[in-house]
Amino acid sequence: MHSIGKLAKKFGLSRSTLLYYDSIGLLKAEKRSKSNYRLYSNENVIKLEQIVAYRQMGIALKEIKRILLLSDNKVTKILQDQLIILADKIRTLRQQQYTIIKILEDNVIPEKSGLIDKDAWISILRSIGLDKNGMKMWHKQFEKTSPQAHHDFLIYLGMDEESIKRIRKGILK
Amino acid sequence: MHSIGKLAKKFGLSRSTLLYYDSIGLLKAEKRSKSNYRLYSNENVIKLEQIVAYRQMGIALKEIKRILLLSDNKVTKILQDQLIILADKIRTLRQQQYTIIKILEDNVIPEKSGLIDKDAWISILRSIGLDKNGMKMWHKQFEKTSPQAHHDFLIYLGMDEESIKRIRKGILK
DNA sequence: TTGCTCCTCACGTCACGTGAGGTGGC
DNA sequence: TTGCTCCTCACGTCACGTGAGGTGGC
Repeated sequence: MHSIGKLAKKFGLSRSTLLYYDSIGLLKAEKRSKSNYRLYSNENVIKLEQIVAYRQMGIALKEIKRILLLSDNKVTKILQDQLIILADKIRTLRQQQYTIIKILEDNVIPEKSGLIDKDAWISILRSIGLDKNGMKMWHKQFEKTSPQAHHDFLIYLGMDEESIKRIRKGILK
Repeated sequence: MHSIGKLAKKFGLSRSTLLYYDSIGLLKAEKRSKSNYRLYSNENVIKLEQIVAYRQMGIALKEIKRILLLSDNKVTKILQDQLIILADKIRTLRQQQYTIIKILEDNVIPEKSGLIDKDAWISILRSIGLDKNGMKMWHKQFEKTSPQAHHDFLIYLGMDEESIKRIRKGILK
């Protein structure tokens, strides 16, 4: 039997999280002590492990509550759906990134002391997690959605037509 | 001068959205008619255009309220920060996807009539937006984070060692 | 008179965090 | 007695959506 504080620490959760799970009926303590403290059983611990696991998959608590009652093959279906939901969210965020990038491009200035110079721009792209391969992907997307803007942008970066050709070709193949 | 309904339709927003923006002081109607209807001016329209644009970048309304008072170069800084915030969110979602994929793998069965067969699996990956190039990326990530599991997974898919070698090599170079 | 648009509360959503005020255990 | 853990409300967060009940305009 664990108290709420011990259980929280064991799982790296806050006590208010467990109080909340209790309040919505997701995880009720097995019993109470004579002084009304919550007492969590080993079964409670196992259930919490599952809850935490599903949370790691970005599944809503209401859904988790239902899932815990289902058979494995039904859960499989739900996880597949969740993959798609996550993909949609990622698409939305990617779209927001592109929107911002398009605005920032206008502030990239090749030689002069503009708001952003080429090196700064590269380091920005790097900082959002675009490594060598990610940049490739990014150029590819850019080329696909707006090839003319992509071309103009590479010129902004101070590249000569020869290098630009190489990049655009490398992307397309 | 536009009424709240007209303005909402013009921007594809709901009326309650505009009411909300009014209530938080983000966009107050310039004046009221004698019957207390909100009347939006052309300046209001321009401001709303900006609000909508920033919203498209995933920026919080509170932040938008501040941004509208700033000079361009300060906004540039904020947009760069926003890029990173978005990248963090994407990373979180990607992580959740990998967590799910690792669970689902256990249900992929090569020849027998398992929960998921190879073709179903491919179509799942396709449905979450992984096209030819995306799958390459996915294999790459997989190979990077857990090469052994990647190898095992390809065997699950019923591939022979020769093909597996090719895939893994292609990813690494 | 009938519809339509508008108005102002006020509550619900999601997953908690943060007090406030009070009580039991070592 | 002092700290510590625990308890139960209750309000705040984010960006609205959804009534409820009422009033002006064509």
